[in-house]
Amino acid sequence: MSLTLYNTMSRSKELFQPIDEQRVTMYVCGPTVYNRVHIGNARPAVVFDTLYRLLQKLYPNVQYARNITDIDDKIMQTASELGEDISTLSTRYAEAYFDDMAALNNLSPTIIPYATQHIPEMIDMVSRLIDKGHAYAVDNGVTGEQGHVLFAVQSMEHYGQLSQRLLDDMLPGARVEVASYKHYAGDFVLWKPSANNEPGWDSPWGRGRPGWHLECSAMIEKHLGESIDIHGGGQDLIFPHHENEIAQSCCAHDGKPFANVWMHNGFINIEGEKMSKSLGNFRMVNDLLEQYPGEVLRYVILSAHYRSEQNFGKDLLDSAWRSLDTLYSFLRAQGDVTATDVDITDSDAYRALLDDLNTPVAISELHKLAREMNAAQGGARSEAKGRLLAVAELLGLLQQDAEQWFTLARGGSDISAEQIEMLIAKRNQAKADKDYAGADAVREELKAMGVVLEDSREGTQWRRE
RNA sequence: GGCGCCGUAGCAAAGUGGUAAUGCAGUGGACUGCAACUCCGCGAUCGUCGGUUCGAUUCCGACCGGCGCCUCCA
Repeated sequence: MSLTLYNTMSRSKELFQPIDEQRVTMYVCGPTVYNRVHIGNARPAVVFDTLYRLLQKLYPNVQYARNITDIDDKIMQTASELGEDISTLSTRYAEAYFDDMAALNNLSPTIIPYATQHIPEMIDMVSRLIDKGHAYAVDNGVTGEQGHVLFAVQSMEHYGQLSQRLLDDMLPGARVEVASYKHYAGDFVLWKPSANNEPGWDSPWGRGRPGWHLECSAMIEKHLGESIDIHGGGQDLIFPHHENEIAQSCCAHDGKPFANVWMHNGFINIEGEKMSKSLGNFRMVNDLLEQYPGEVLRYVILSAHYRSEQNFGKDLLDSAWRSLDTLYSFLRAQGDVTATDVDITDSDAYRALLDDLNTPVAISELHKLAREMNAAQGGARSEAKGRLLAVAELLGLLQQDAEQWFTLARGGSDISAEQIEMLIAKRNQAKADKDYAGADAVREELKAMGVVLEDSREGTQWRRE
C-alpha cells in the first residue's frame, strides 16, 4: 500500500517516494507571530499534522519542521506601536500559537526553528548566492537604498516553475510598486538595511535584516538538508514565497532539487467572504475556542479536502459539533469496554488517507465504524472500539474521554454536575412516586439550563448541549 | 493581459465511464410514563448546451455563475 500526494509542481497526484525511507523530511510554513492566529492559519497546521501522523505510520523516522517567523516588518510595526521589544512580542504570540494549535489537537512538530536564531545561516546563504552570481548588493550611492541585497531572478533558468508563470507574463508592479534599485522588476529582497531604531544584525552589507523568503531556505538547509521530501503551506504561498524559496535554495545548491513534493492547502472563507482587514472578518482561533471545543474546529477542517476552498460559518461549526456528539455518544455507550489494538492498515479510512489525504472519506468511515461498534456484541465490541479509536487517532479526533465530552461545561449555564445529579435524584423519586408531572418539571428545568436527560435501564445519563 | 480553481440533495462533502459514500437538518415508524439516545425507513440524475461513447455526473468543447494568485496574506 502506498501513499499518493498531489504535487503542486506537477499539478498531479504522484506516488510518494522518500529520498531516504529512514528519514522522511517535511517542512511547513508557520506563522509570523505579531498577533493571535486566525482560523486560516490553523488549516495548514491541522492538515499537515494529519499528514505527519500518517507518515509516522509509514516510516520509522519523520522529521517535521514548522517554523516561527519572529522577524518581519509587521512584527516591527506592532512592537513599536506597543512600545515593546520585538522578542517580547514575538515570544508572547508564539506561545499563544502553540496553545491554539494544541487546542486543535495538533502534535508538536519535531523541529520548531525560529528565524532570529538563524541569522548567520541566512547571511551565509546570501553570500553564496552573490558568489554564484544569483544575487547582487545594491550600491548606487543613494541613501536608503544601499544595503539591500536582491536575488536576480533572471539568473535562474527555470524561475517560475512552481507557479507556472513566465517572467514575461507577469504584470510588473501589479500590486506593489517596483523599487527603483531593482535590476529587474521581479527581483526580490534577500537582505535589507535597518534604520538605527529598527532591529538589525551586522552583515557584510551593513546592519540589516533578512528578507521574507530567506529564513525558510536557510532553516531547511540546516535542519532537514539540501533536498527534502515534502514542503507545505497555504495556497497563497505558491507565489511568491515558495517560488522564491526554490530560487534561493536551488541556486545555493547548484541546481540540486529542493523539495520533491509541494503541497498547498486551500483558503478558508468566512460566511462566503475572504478574510481581510477591510472586511474586518478575521476569525481568531482563540475566539472560536471560546465558543467551540478545539476538536470541533479540527473536525470542520478535516471534513473538507485540504485542497478545496472551505467556508467557515456558524452552521458548519454547529453541525460538526453535533456530528462529534453522535460519535462520542456511541463511545459513551461502550462504557469501559477495553479497546484492543487493531491493525487498521487494511481499513477504507486508511486507504482514503493514503489517497492524497482524503480526510472527508476517512471521517465518513469513522461514522460507519461507530455504527459497527454500536451493533457489535461481546468480544467484538473491544475490537470495534479499538478500530474506531485507531482510525480516529490518525485524524487526531475522538481522543477525549466520552463522559467528559458531554459533561464538561459548554458555555451554557454554569450549573454544576453535583446540582444536576441532585435534580436527577429528585426526578427519580418523583418517577418512583408516579408523579410524572413533577418528573417532567425537573426535565424541563434542566433542559432550560442546557442539560438533556437520557433514561435507560442502567439509570439516567445527562449531557450538556 | 497571464496562471489556476470551483459549481453534486435544505446545508456540508466524497466519488466513479455503467444510473451517486457520509454527516447535519427534516420526515414516517419502533423503543420510552413523556422525552432523549439508539434502531428501521424516506430524499439528488450531479450549473447549462453540445460532442465522443453501446452508455457520462465522471472525458472533450462552448457558455453561464462563483473564486484565487500575479513580490512579503495560511
